[in-house]
Amino acid sequence: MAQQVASARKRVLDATEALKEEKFNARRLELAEAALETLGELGYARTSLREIAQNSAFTHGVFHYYFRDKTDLICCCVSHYKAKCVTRYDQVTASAQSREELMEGFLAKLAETLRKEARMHRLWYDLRAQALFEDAFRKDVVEIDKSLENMVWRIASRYAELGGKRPAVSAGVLYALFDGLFQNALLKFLSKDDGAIPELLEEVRRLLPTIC
Amino acid sequence: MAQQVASARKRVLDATEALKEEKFNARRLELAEAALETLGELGYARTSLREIAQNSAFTHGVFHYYFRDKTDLICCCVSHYKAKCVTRYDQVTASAQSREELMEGFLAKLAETLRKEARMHRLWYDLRAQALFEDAFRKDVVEIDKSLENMVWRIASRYAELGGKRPAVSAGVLYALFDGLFQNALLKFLSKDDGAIPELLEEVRRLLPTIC
DNA sequence: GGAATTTCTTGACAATCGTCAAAGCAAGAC
DNA sequence: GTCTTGCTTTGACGATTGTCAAGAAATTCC
Repeated sequence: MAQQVASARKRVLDATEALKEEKFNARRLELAEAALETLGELGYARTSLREIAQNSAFTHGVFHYYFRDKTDLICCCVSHYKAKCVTRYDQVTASAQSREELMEGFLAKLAETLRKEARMHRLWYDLRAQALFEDAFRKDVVEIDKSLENMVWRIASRYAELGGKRPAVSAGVLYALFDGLFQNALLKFLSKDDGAIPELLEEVRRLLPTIC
Repeated sequence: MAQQVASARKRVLDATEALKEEKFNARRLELAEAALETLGELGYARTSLREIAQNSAFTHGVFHYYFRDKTDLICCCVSHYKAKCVTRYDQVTASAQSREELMEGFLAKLAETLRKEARMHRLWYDLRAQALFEDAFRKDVVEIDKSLENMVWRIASRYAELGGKRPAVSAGVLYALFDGLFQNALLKFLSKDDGAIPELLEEVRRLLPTIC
């Protein structure tokens, strides 16, 4: 009887504990989301915690309450960004009934993400470069890289499948190719080169059928 | 007569002027070379002028005498780095008499540069990412990117030529592909992944003949 | 409703940043 | 020789950085 009471109390404690943690994590994500705004605008090198705080509804102290240090915050940002990123093309892949439909859906999404989320993408390339210098970022970056590779692979293999074929290259090669093309297009796009997006689309439109 | 004397003096002045400038530029390159050491070690975000000076034989004031500001220094570093970079494979390309010889020469150089100059390469990726945020870097970065694309193209088209073929893809696609692969391998290499180099070589060895 | 705990604000800290100016130094011009 | 000129060192400046601690405010608990 006394044991039952004790274990019940323990369960309640655990539950509230879990609730606390959930709330804590939710707040972290809120802060990370706010931080991403400034990071996308200024880049890793020029972003300070105070600047992040000023461009948000929070004070700079809050960030130190929820994050061990600056690196911890950035890592959280990167991880959070990832989750939104990797499912971007899944609906297109799932709903497309023909090669043409998949191709057009993919290209449309590609153009949209490049146009509307250029800042997030340049932040990603920035942080990936930082991972070349700082161990702390490496684990998350490698993980995201892998997720993106899988994302590209899902599109490509589905595209091949719709044509009764199989991709002619490995997932790694395919990702390297698309990542390189996208990175290049991003730089051109940010340089106000209006041809950036059309040229990328044209390139992909020509390339994909020859590989898959 | 007086005119002749005047013009002679002018010529001398011009000559010494040009000499001064040449000396000035030589010094700039010396400083840039020294700066590249620290930049390659720490990355753009963590490198200050004082740190650069401390890791070199110069005082921090000298850098301000030879460079307008930090950006000017970095730009000079990038440009200088480029010159050393883009001719890396030219000898291999010129001397190879067969596809096999070119392939092996290329792969050997590729492995060597990844192993020995990993720091310079990660700096390049870092600075290219910075160009996504800062206009000042963009011009130089785009130029280097183009040079690297041409470099890759020279190798590939020569390789194809030796087989009586032509590359199946454009220079831009080819560069995107190799750049993506290299970048990925670099991250793995810096993460102490011993498989990074062999896997890159294997990938390229398999890939190149199918494209060119 | 009061006590305890969590969350947030604020201000201060030591360190470091880019920049600049004054003074010292060497070397070539005359 | 002196003098000018260009090169270098040094130290100081204001601003900004990450971090932390003390206390206010809000929330939760009994």
